[in-house]
Amino acid sequence: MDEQPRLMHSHTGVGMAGHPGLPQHMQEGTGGTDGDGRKQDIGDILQQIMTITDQSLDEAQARKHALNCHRMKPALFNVLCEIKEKTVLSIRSAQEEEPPDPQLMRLDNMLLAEGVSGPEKGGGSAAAAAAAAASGGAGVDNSAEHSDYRAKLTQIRQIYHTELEKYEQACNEFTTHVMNLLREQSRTRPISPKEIERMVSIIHRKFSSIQMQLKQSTCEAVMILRSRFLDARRKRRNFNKQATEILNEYFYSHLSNPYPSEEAKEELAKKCGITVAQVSNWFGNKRIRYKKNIGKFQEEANMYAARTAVNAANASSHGSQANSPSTPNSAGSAGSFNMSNSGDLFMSVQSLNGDSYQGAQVGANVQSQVDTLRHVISQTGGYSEGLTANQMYSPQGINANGGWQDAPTPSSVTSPTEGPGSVHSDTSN
DNA sequence: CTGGATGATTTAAA
DNA sequence: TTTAAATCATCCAG
Repeated sequence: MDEQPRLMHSHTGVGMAGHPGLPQHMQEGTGGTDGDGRKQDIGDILQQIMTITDQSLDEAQARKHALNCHRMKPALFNVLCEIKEKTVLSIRSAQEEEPPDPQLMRLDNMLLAEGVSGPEKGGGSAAAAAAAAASGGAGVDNSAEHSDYRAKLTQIRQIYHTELEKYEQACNEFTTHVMNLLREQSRTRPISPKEIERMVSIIHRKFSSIQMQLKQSTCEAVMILRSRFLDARRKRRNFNKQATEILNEYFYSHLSNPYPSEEAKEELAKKCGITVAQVSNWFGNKRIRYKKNIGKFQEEANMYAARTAVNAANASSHGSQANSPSTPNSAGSAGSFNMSNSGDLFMSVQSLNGDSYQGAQVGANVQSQVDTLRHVISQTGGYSEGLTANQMYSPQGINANGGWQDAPTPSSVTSPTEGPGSVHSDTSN
Protein backbone atom coordinates (compact mmCIF):
# COMPACT_ATOMS: atom_id res chain seq x y z
CA MET A 1 0.00 0.00 0.00
CA ASP A 2 2.06 2.82 -1.19
CA GLU A 3 -0.92 5.05 -1.64
CA GLN A 4 -3.58 5.84 0.91
CA PRO A 5 -6.90 4.48 -0.32
CA ARG A 6 -9.32 7.25 -0.90
CA LEU A 7 -12.29 6.23 1.06
CA MET A 8 -15.44 8.05 0.44
CA HIS A 9 -15.63 9.93 3.66
CA SER A 10 -12.03 10.65 4.01
CA HIS A 11 -11.91 11.89 0.52
CA THR A 12 -11.01 15.50 0.37
CA GLY A 13 -11.22 16.19 -3.29
CA VAL A 14 -7.87 15.90 -4.82
CA GLY A 15 -6.97 18.78 -7.03
CA MET A 16 -7.47 18.64 -10.73
CA ALA A 17 -3.82 19.05 -11.44
CA GLY A 18 -2.68 16.88 -14.29
CA HIS A 19 -0.72 13.83 -13.52
CA PRO A 20 2.67 13.49 -14.94
CA GLY A 21 3.69 10.42 -16.84
CA LEU A 22 0.34 9.59 -18.39
CA PRO A 23 0.57 6.98 -21.09
CA GLN A 24 0.63 8.29 -24.53
CA HIS A 25 -2.71 6.90 -25.61
CA MET A 26 -4.43 8.56 -22.70
CA GLN A 27 -3.13 11.89 -23.73
CA GLU A 28 -5.08 12.18 -26.92
CA GLY A 29 -7.83 14.71 -26.82
CA THR A 30 -6.59 16.29 -23.65
CA GLY A 31 -4.67 18.94 -25.39
CA GLY A 32 -7.59 21.35 -25.79
CA THR A 33 -9.21 23.00 -22.82
CA ASP A 34 -12.56 23.43 -24.50
CA GLY A 35 -15.77 21.62 -23.43
CA ASP A 36 -15.77 19.27 -26.39
CA GLY A 37 -12.40 17.95 -25.54
CA ARG A 38 -13.37 17.36 -21.92
CA LYS A 39 -16.57 15.60 -22.89
CA GLN A 40 -14.69 13.34 -25.18
CA ASP A 41 -12.24 12.77 -22.41
CA ILE A 42 -14.97 11.60 -20.06
CA GLY A 43 -16.54 9.46 -22.71
CA ASP A 44 -13.22 7.86 -23.32
CA ILE A 45 -12.71 7.07 -19.68
CA LEU A 46 -16.18 5.65 -19.30
CA GLN A 47 -15.63 3.57 -22.35
CA GLN A 48 -12.49 2.18 -20.83
CA ILE A 49 -14.29 1.39 -17.61
CA MET A 50 -17.03 -0.39 -19.47
CA THR A 51 -14.67 -2.61 -21.34
CA ILE A 52 -12.47 -3.36 -18.40
CA THR A 53 -13.87 -6.84 -17.90
CA ASP A 54 -12.91 -7.86 -21.41
CA GLN A 55 -9.30 -7.19 -20.79
CA SER A 56 -6.62 -9.49 -19.61
CA LEU A 57 -5.38 -9.09 -16.12
CA ASP A 58 -2.13 -7.42 -17.03
CA GLU A 59 -3.87 -5.18 -19.45
CA ALA A 60 -6.48 -4.30 -16.90
CA GLN A 61 -3.85 -3.54 -14.29
CA ALA A 62 -2.18 -1.22 -16.70
CA ARG A 63 -5.45 0.44 -17.59
CA LYS A 64 -6.41 0.73 -13.98
CA HIS A 65 -3.20 2.40 -13.17
CA ALA A 66 -3.70 4.70 -16.08
CA LEU A 67 -7.21 5.55 -14.94
CA ASN A 68 -6.06 6.13 -11.43
CA CYS A 69 -3.55 8.56 -12.66
CA HIS A 70 -5.84 10.29 -15.01
CA ARG A 71 -6.43 13.90 -14.24
CA MET A 72 -10.16 13.55 -14.62
CA LYS A 73 -10.38 10.77 -12.16
CA PRO A 74 -10.80 12.78 -8.94
CA ALA A 75 -13.64 14.71 -10.46
CA LEU A 76 -15.38 11.59 -11.62
CA PHE A 77 -14.79 10.05 -8.28
CA ASN A 78 -16.51 12.94 -6.58
CA VAL A 79 -19.47 12.52 -8.84
CA LEU A 80 -19.65 8.85 -8.04
CA CYS A 81 -19.44 9.65 -4.37
CA GLU A 82 -22.33 12.04 -4.63
CA ILE A 83 -24.44 9.57 -6.52
CA LYS A 84 -23.72 6.88 -4.07
CA GLU A 85 -24.38 9.15 -1.12
CA LYS A 86 -27.90 9.50 -2.37
CA THR A 87 -28.52 5.82 -3.04
CA VAL A 88 -26.67 4.21 -0.20
CA LEU A 89 -29.33 4.89 2.39
CA SER A 90 -31.36 1.93 1.35
CA ILE A 91 -28.38 -0.35 1.79
CA ARG A 92 -27.55 1.08 5.15
CA SER A 93 -31.05 0.60 6.45
CA ALA A 94 -31.00 -3.01 5.33
CA GLN A 95 -28.30 -3.74 7.86
CA GLU A 96 -30.14 -6.06 10.22
CA GLU A 97 -29.16 -7.00 13.72
CA GLU A 98 -27.88 -10.52 14.04
CA PRO A 99 -29.66 -12.39 16.81
CA PRO A 100 -27.67 -15.17 18.48
CA ASP A 101 -28.67 -18.40 16.82
CA PRO A 102 -30.35 -20.65 19.40
CA GLN A 103 -29.22 -23.73 17.57
CA LEU A 104 -25.65 -22.56 17.63
CA MET A 105 -25.95 -21.87 21.30
CA ARG A 106 -27.27 -25.34 21.87
CA LEU A 107 -24.40 -26.85 19.96
CA ASP A 108 -21.92 -24.74 21.87
CA ASN A 109 -23.42 -25.80 25.15
CA MET A 110 -23.31 -29.42 24.23
CA LEU A 111 -19.73 -29.26 23.05
CA LEU A 112 -18.84 -27.53 26.26
CA ALA A 113 -20.67 -30.13 28.30
CA GLU A 114 -18.97 -32.95 26.47
CA GLY A 115 -15.61 -31.33 27.08
CA VAL A 116 -14.92 -30.89 23.40
CA SER A 117 -14.80 -27.13 23.31
CA GLY A 118 -14.04 -26.62 26.98
CA PRO A 119 -10.66 -26.49 28.68
CA GLU A 120 -8.06 -28.74 27.16
CA LYS A 121 -7.31 -30.91 30.13
CA GLY A 122 -8.47 -31.95 33.54
CA GLY A 123 -11.70 -33.80 33.11
CA GLY A 124 -11.89 -35.04 29.59
CA SER A 125 -15.49 -35.91 29.04
CA ALA A 126 -18.25 -35.07 31.40
CA ALA A 127 -19.03 -38.74 31.76
CA ALA A 128 -15.49 -39.64 32.62
CA ALA A 129 -15.24 -36.75 35.00
CA ALA A 130 -18.44 -37.76 36.70
CA ALA A 131 -17.31 -41.35 36.94
CA ALA A 132 -13.96 -40.30 38.33
CA ALA A 133 -15.66 -38.07 40.85
CA ALA A 134 -18.06 -40.80 41.84
CA SER A 135 -15.39 -43.39 42.30
CA GLY A 136 -13.16 -41.18 44.36
CA GLY A 137 -9.78 -42.77 44.78
CA ALA A 138 -10.28 -45.80 42.62
CA GLY A 139 -9.77 -44.01 39.36
CA VAL A 140 -7.52 -46.68 37.91
CA ASP A 141 -10.15 -49.09 36.75
CA ASN A 142 -12.40 -46.31 35.70
CA SER A 143 -9.80 -44.83 33.45
CA ALA A 144 -9.25 -48.27 32.02
CA GLU A 145 -12.94 -48.59 31.44
CA HIS A 146 -13.23 -45.22 29.80
CA SER A 147 -9.85 -45.04 28.18
CA ASP A 148 -11.16 -46.04 24.80
CA TYR A 149 -13.99 -43.59 25.06
CA ARG A 150 -11.73 -40.84 26.21
CA ALA A 151 -9.17 -41.56 23.54
CA LYS A 152 -11.83 -41.26 20.89
CA LEU A 153 -13.21 -38.13 22.47
CA THR A 154 -9.76 -36.60 22.55
CA GLN A 155 -9.40 -37.45 18.91
CA ILE A 156 -12.66 -35.71 18.13
CA ARG A 157 -11.62 -32.75 20.19
CA GLN A 158 -8.33 -32.47 18.39
CA ILE A 159 -9.96 -32.66 15.01
CA TYR A 160 -12.49 -30.11 16.10
CA HIS A 161 -9.88 -27.67 17.29
CA THR A 162 -7.68 -28.04 14.24
CA GLU A 163 -10.63 -27.55 11.98
CA LEU A 164 -11.84 -24.61 13.97
CA GLU A 165 -8.43 -23.04 13.81
CA LYS A 166 -8.27 -23.70 10.11
CA TYR A 167 -11.60 -22.05 9.60
CA GLU A 168 -10.64 -19.07 11.66
CA GLN A 169 -7.41 -18.69 9.81
CA ALA A 170 -9.17 -18.99 6.49
CA CYS A 171 -11.75 -16.51 7.62
CA ASN A 172 -9.14 -14.01 8.68
CA GLU A 173 -7.20 -14.47 5.52
CA PHE A 174 -10.25 -14.08 3.43
CA THR A 175 -11.39 -11.04 5.36
CA THR A 176 -8.03 -9.41 5.00
CA HIS A 177 -8.01 -10.22 1.37
CA VAL A 178 -11.44 -8.77 0.81
CA MET A 179 -10.62 -5.71 2.81
CA ASN A 180 -7.52 -5.12 0.80
CA LEU A 181 -9.47 -5.63 -2.34
CA LEU A 182 -12.11 -3.17 -1.25
CA ARG A 183 -9.49 -0.64 -0.21
CA GLU A 184 -7.89 -1.08 -3.52
CA GLN A 185 -11.20 -0.64 -5.25
CA SER A 186 -12.03 2.33 -3.15
CA ARG A 187 -9.56 4.23 -5.27
CA THR A 188 -11.71 3.80 -8.28
CA ARG A 189 -15.13 3.61 -6.80
CA PRO A 190 -16.59 5.07 -3.64
CA ILE A 191 -16.70 2.59 -0.81
CA SER A 192 -17.63 3.63 2.67
CA PRO A 193 -16.04 2.08 5.75
CA LYS A 194 -19.54 0.99 6.69
CA GLU A 195 -19.71 -1.05 3.56
CA ILE A 196 -16.43 -2.71 4.30
CA GLU A 197 -17.63 -3.43 7.77
CA ARG A 198 -20.78 -4.90 6.35
CA MET A 199 -18.88 -7.02 3.93
CA VAL A 200 -16.69 -8.28 6.74
CA SER A 201 -19.69 -9.19 8.78
CA ILE A 202 -21.16 -11.02 5.81
CA ILE A 203 -17.93 -12.98 5.49
CA HIS A 204 -17.94 -13.74 9.17
CA ARG A 205 -21.49 -14.91 9.00
CA LYS A 206 -20.65 -17.22 6.14
CA PHE A 207 -17.72 -18.63 7.98
CA SER A 208 -19.63 -19.01 11.18
CA SER A 209 -22.24 -20.99 9.32
CA ILE A 210 -19.44 -23.26 8.20
CA GLN A 211 -18.28 -23.40 11.80
CA MET A 212 -21.73 -24.36 12.83
CA GLN A 213 -21.62 -27.21 10.42
CA LEU A 214 -18.36 -28.25 11.97
CA LYS A 215 -19.87 -28.02 15.40
CA GLN A 216 -22.88 -29.94 14.32
CA SER A 217 -20.87 -32.76 12.83
CA THR A 218 -18.66 -32.80 15.92
CA CYS A 219 -21.74 -33.08 18.07
CA GLU A 220 -22.99 -35.91 15.93
CA ALA A 221 -19.67 -37.68 16.24
CA VAL A 222 -19.77 -37.29 20.01
CA MET A 223 -23.32 -38.58 20.14
CA ILE A 224 -22.43 -41.59 18.06
CA LEU A 225 -19.37 -42.27 20.16
CA ARG A 226 -21.39 -41.88 23.28
CA SER A 227 -24.16 -44.18 22.20
CA ARG A 228 -21.65 -46.74 21.05
CA PHE A 229 -19.85 -46.47 24.34
CA LEU A 230 -23.03 -46.87 26.30
CA ASP A 231 -24.10 -49.75 24.11
CA ALA A 232 -20.77 -51.39 24.63
CA ARG A 233 -21.19 -50.97 28.34
CA ARG A 234 -24.69 -52.35 28.27
CA LYS A 235 -23.70 -55.24 26.08
CA ARG A 236 -22.66 -58.23 28.02
CA ARG A 237 -19.65 -60.19 27.02
CA ASN A 238 -18.76 -63.34 28.85
CA PHE A 239 -15.38 -63.44 30.43
CA ASN A 240 -12.96 -65.82 28.90
CA LYS A 241 -12.52 -69.25 30.35
CA GLN A 242 -9.26 -68.47 32.05
CA ALA A 243 -10.69 -65.46 33.82
CA THR A 244 -13.64 -67.48 35.04
CA GLU A 245 -11.32 -70.16 36.29
CA ILE A 246 -9.21 -67.71 38.20
CA LEU A 247 -12.26 -66.18 39.77
CA ASN A 248 -13.77 -69.52 40.60
CA GLU A 249 -10.52 -70.69 42.04
CA TYR A 250 -10.44 -67.75 44.35
CA PHE A 251 -14.08 -68.08 45.20
CA TYR A 252 -13.94 -71.74 46.12
CA SER A 253 -10.64 -71.43 47.87
CA HIS A 254 -12.11 -68.67 50.00
CA LEU A 255 -15.53 -70.19 50.25
CA SER A 256 -15.75 -69.50 53.93
CA ASN A 257 -15.31 -65.82 53.30
CA PRO A 258 -15.55 -65.06 49.63
CA TYR A 259 -15.03 -61.34 50.00
CA PRO A 260 -11.83 -60.39 48.30
CA SER A 261 -10.18 -57.31 49.69
CA GLU A 262 -9.60 -54.31 47.51
CA GLU A 263 -6.05 -55.46 46.81
CA ALA A 264 -7.24 -58.96 46.05
CA LYS A 265 -9.82 -57.57 43.67
CA GLU A 266 -7.17 -55.54 41.96
CA GLU A 267 -4.95 -58.52 41.58
CA LEU A 268 -7.76 -60.68 40.31
CA ALA A 269 -8.78 -57.95 37.92
CA LYS A 270 -5.26 -57.74 36.58
CA LYS A 271 -4.99 -61.48 36.25
CA CYS A 272 -8.31 -61.82 34.50
CA GLY A 273 -7.96 -58.81 32.31
CA ILE A 274 -11.14 -57.26 33.64
CA THR A 275 -11.89 -54.29 35.83
CA VAL A 276 -12.15 -54.23 39.58
CA ALA A 277 -15.80 -53.35 39.23
CA GLN A 278 -16.28 -56.45 37.15
CA VAL A 279 -14.56 -58.52 39.78
CA SER A 280 -16.91 -57.07 42.36
CA ASN A 281 -19.87 -57.81 40.15
CA TRP A 282 -18.69 -61.31 39.59
CA PHE A 283 -18.30 -62.01 43.28
CA GLY A 284 -21.61 -60.41 44.04
CA ASN A 285 -23.33 -62.55 41.48
CA LYS A 286 -21.42 -65.62 42.45
CA ARG A 287 -22.15 -65.33 46.14
CA ILE A 288 -25.85 -64.83 45.66
CA ARG A 289 -26.18 -67.53 43.05
CA TYR A 290 -24.11 -69.98 44.97
CA LYS A 291 -26.08 -69.39 48.08
CA LYS A 292 -29.34 -69.65 46.21
CA ASN A 293 -28.61 -73.01 44.75
CA ILE A 294 -25.66 -74.71 46.30
CA GLY A 295 -26.50 -78.04 44.79
CA LYS A 296 -26.08 -76.72 41.33
CA PHE A 297 -22.57 -75.60 42.13
CA GLN A 298 -21.59 -78.75 43.90
CA GLU A 299 -19.64 -80.24 41.07
CA GLU A 300 -17.88 -77.02 40.32
CA ALA A 301 -17.13 -76.53 43.98
CA ASN A 302 -15.68 -80.01 44.27
CA MET A 303 -13.54 -79.53 41.27
CA TYR A 304 -12.06 -76.26 42.40
CA ALA A 305 -11.74 -77.41 45.97
CA ALA A 306 -9.83 -80.46 44.87
CA ARG A 307 -7.65 -78.36 42.66
CA THR A 308 -6.98 -75.93 45.45
CA ALA A 309 -6.26 -78.78 47.79
CA VAL A 310 -3.76 -80.19 45.37
CA ASN A 311 -2.18 -76.83 44.96
CA ALA A 312 -2.04 -76.35 48.68
CA ALA A 313 -0.54 -79.78 49.14
CA ASN A 314 2.06 -79.16 46.51
CA ALA A 315 2.79 -75.77 47.89
CA SER A 316 3.09 -77.05 51.40
CA SER A 317 5.46 -79.74 50.26
CA HIS A 318 7.56 -76.93 48.87
CA GLY A 319 7.38 -75.19 52.18
CA SER A 320 5.26 -72.24 51.14
CA GLN A 321 1.64 -71.41 51.68
CA ALA A 322 -1.33 -70.94 49.45
CA ASN A 323 -0.89 -70.67 45.76
CA SER A 324 -4.16 -69.00 45.09
CA PRO A 325 -4.21 -65.42 43.89
CA SER A 326 -1.76 -63.96 46.23
CA THR A 327 -4.11 -62.36 48.65
CA PRO A 328 -2.50 -62.62 52.03
CA ASN A 329 -5.79 -63.43 53.64
CA SER A 330 -9.23 -62.10 53.18
CA ALA A 331 -10.29 -62.33 56.78
CA GLY A 332 -7.69 -60.83 59.00
CA SER A 333 -7.72 -63.20 61.97
CA ALA A 334 -5.56 -66.26 62.04
CA GLY A 335 -8.43 -68.45 63.06
CA SER A 336 -10.50 -67.67 60.08
CA PHE A 337 -7.73 -68.65 57.75
CA ASN A 338 -7.75 -72.12 59.20
CA MET A 339 -11.46 -72.11 59.09
CA SER A 340 -11.51 -71.22 55.48
CA ASN A 341 -9.08 -73.96 54.82
CA SER A 342 -11.18 -76.45 56.63
CA GLY A 343 -14.26 -75.31 54.88
CA ASP A 344 -12.64 -75.85 51.55
CA LEU A 345 -11.40 -79.23 52.52
CA PHE A 346 -14.83 -80.06 53.62
CA MET A 347 -15.90 -79.80 50.05
CA SER A 348 -13.39 -82.41 49.18
CA VAL A 349 -14.74 -84.59 51.90
CA GLN A 350 -18.20 -84.27 50.53
CA SER A 351 -17.03 -85.32 47.17
CA LEU A 352 -15.17 -88.23 48.60
CA ASN A 353 -18.19 -89.35 50.47
CA GLY A 354 -20.81 -88.77 47.88
CA ASP A 355 -19.12 -89.35 44.60
CA SER A 356 -15.99 -91.28 45.36
CA TYR A 357 -14.03 -88.40 44.07
CA GLN A 358 -10.38 -89.09 43.43
CA GLY A 359 -9.11 -87.97 46.74
CA ALA A 360 -5.86 -89.77 46.25
CA GLN A 361 -4.32 -86.56 45.05
CA VAL A 362 -4.92 -84.91 48.36
CA GLY A 363 -1.74 -84.79 50.33
CA ALA A 364 -1.34 -86.73 53.55
CA ASN A 365 -1.30 -83.70 55.81
CA VAL A 366 -4.49 -82.55 54.21
CA GLN A 367 -6.00 -85.95 54.67
CA SER A 368 -5.52 -85.78 58.38
CA GLN A 369 -7.48 -82.60 58.52
CA VAL A 370 -10.17 -84.25 56.50
CA ASP A 371 -10.54 -86.82 59.20
CA THR A 372 -11.10 -84.22 61.82
CA LEU A 373 -13.68 -82.64 59.66
CA ARG A 374 -15.60 -85.84 59.36
CA HIS A 375 -16.61 -85.25 62.92
CA VAL A 376 -18.18 -82.01 62.02
CA ILE A 377 -20.06 -83.68 59.27
CA SER A 378 -21.36 -86.40 61.48
CA GLN A 379 -22.37 -83.86 64.07
CA THR A 380 -24.37 -81.86 61.62
CA GLY A 381 -25.58 -84.86 59.70
CA GLY A 382 -28.91 -84.94 61.43
CA TYR A 383 -30.18 -81.98 59.48
CA SER A 384 -31.93 -82.03 56.20
CA GLU A 385 -29.80 -82.15 53.13
CA GLY A 386 -30.45 -78.54 52.31
CA LEU A 387 -29.13 -77.57 55.67
CA THR A 388 -26.18 -79.81 55.24
CA ALA A 389 -25.36 -77.97 52.12
CA ASN A 390 -25.54 -74.73 53.98
CA GLN A 391 -23.43 -76.07 56.74
CA MET A 392 -20.82 -77.02 54.28
CA TYR A 393 -19.78 -73.55 53.49
CA SER A 394 -20.59 -72.05 56.83
CA PRO A 395 -19.31 -74.00 59.71
CA GLN A 396 -20.26 -72.57 63.06
CA GLY A 397 -16.97 -70.84 63.67
CA ILE A 398 -17.26 -68.83 60.56
CA ASN A 399 -20.59 -67.46 61.48
CA ALA A 400 -19.15 -66.43 64.77
CA ASN A 401 -16.45 -64.72 62.78
CA GLY A 402 -19.01 -62.76 60.82
CA GLY A 403 -19.08 -65.26 58.02
CA TRP A 404 -20.35 -64.34 54.61
CA GLN A 405 -23.79 -65.66 54.99
CA ASP A 406 -24.92 -64.44 58.33
CA ALA A 407 -26.28 -67.35 60.32
CA PRO A 408 -28.94 -68.72 58.06
CA THR A 409 -30.96 -69.48 61.16
CA PRO A 410 -31.52 -73.16 60.66
CA SER A 411 -35.21 -72.87 61.32
CA SER A 412 -35.65 -70.77 58.23
CA VAL A 413 -33.41 -72.93 56.14
CA THR A 414 -35.21 -76.07 57.11
CA SER A 415 -38.14 -75.25 54.89
CA PRO A 416 -38.09 -78.48 52.95
CA THR A 417 -39.61 -77.27 49.75
CA GLU A 418 -36.45 -75.59 48.70
CA GLY A 419 -34.53 -76.52 45.57
CA PRO A 420 -30.94 -76.89 46.73
CA GLY A 421 -31.63 -80.05 48.59
CA SER A 422 -33.36 -81.72 45.74
CA VAL A 423 -30.62 -80.98 43.32
CA HIS A 424 -28.09 -81.99 45.84
CA SER A 425 -29.80 -85.30 46.16
CA ASP A 426 -28.33 -86.74 43.01
CA THR A 427 -24.93 -86.73 44.52
CA SER A 428 -25.62 -87.59 48.11
CA ASN A 429 -28.32 -90.19 47.63
C1' DC B 1 -36.25 -70.51 18.89
C1' DT B 2 -35.89 -71.40 23.86
C1' DG B 3 -34.26 -71.74 28.47
C1' DG B 4 -30.47 -71.50 31.32
C1' DA B 5 -26.10 -69.02 32.16
C1' DT B 6 -24.10 -64.86 33.11
C1' DG B 7 -22.51 -60.01 33.33
C1' DA B 8 -24.50 -55.56 34.51
C1' DT B 9 -27.67 -52.53 36.75
C1' DT B 10 -30.86 -51.13 40.25
C1' DT B 11 -32.68 -50.91 44.86
C1' DA B 12 -32.53 -51.08 49.61
C1' DA B 13 -30.15 -51.84 53.82
C1' DA B 14 -26.21 -51.57 56.96
C1' DT C 1 -19.40 -47.03 50.65
C1' DT C 2 -20.22 -52.15 50.25
C1' DT C 3 -23.29 -55.83 49.88
C1' DA C 4 -27.57 -58.73 49.13
C1' DA C 5 -31.14 -59.38 46.31
C1' DA C 6 -33.92 -58.65 42.38
C1' DT C 7 -34.02 -57.72 37.81
C1' DC C 8 -32.51 -56.67 33.17
C1' DA C 9 -30.30 -57.86 28.89
C1' DT C 10 -27.57 -60.58 26.33
C1' DC C 11 -25.15 -64.82 25.18
C1' DC C 12 -25.15 -69.46 23.75
C1' DA C 13 -25.85 -74.49 23.61
C1' DG C 14 -29.20 -77.60 22.30
